[in-house]
Amino acid sequence: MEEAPPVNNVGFLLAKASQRWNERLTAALAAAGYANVRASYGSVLLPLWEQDGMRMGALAERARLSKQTMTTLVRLAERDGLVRRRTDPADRRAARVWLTPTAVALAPVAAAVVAELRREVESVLGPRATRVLQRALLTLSNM
Amino acid sequence: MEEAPPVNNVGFLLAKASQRWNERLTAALAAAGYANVRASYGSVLLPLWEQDGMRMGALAERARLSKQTMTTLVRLAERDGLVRRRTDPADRRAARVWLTPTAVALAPVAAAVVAELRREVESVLGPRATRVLQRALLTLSNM
DNA sequence: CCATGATAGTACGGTAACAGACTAATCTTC
DNA sequence: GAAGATTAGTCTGTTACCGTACTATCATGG
Repeated sequence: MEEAPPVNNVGFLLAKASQRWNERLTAALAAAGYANVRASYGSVLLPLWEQDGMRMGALAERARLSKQTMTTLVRLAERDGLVRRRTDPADRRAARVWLTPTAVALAPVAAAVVAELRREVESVLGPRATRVLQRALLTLSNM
Repeated sequence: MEEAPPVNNVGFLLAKASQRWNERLTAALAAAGYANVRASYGSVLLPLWEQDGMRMGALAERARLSKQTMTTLVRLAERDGLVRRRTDPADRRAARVWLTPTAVALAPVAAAVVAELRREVESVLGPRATRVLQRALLTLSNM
């Protein structure tokens, strides 16, 4: 019996590689004791770790996601105890998002987990190809 | 006022590059007169163009998708007039998926569109980086 | 043959993303 | 200071993916 030859085009590989990265990231966070932290929460947490209390719209722009998507992401992250939303008293249309202590404690853990994943990638691809990959993805994502 | 520095890690870039590729693919297909063909249908159509009448499970395996996902993809592709499902008379549990004439006619168009996209990528990254990218993605997707 | 187990596919519910339409609040302009 | 325009965010519905649980059919041992 034959194995079917794998599909091979760039679009397919991009999708699968992205999927695989997220799976591994989620698994590593779970192994580090944060089973309720999903890869997608990075789009909320990374900006907030730099500057807490950002608005929904600023978060969305930063992560290049639509505001609708950010609405649901923040809802889930809040449900999982990582952030809280509060209306900005200075502009009552706006909602500001604040990290919980759990999320603050997570920051160094997440950094270590991502660094380790990155190292794994580098050890498989080699440093040169990893650099090329990074630059290529940056270019493609802005194409 | 400052532009926020873009997020930069490999996982994020993989997601965005994948997203961007799919957007461009969908747009190019629409421009070629196939506005109802989504990028995701590739997972159904590519295998069938090689061998028509495959089973749901074989399609799923080939595209590395779950059978549930294939069920919904085929439902949508059928709604959009690209495939038909028929129960296999030899094994009435199984469903075989058949291309419509529209989908058969699409094959060379899709090949041209993908080739053009691929050329665009190559012209931006250069042939060397494109090759490195391709190999790197293949490796990552199997990690 | 028929009970029992294996296989093919679907149903349901959840996460992750978008577009389009909407509400509420703020700003602008007269 | 109120009418109109803009802005911030949410609601609804769709696509795209998964895991778990289920149904229907087939295969096999006794």
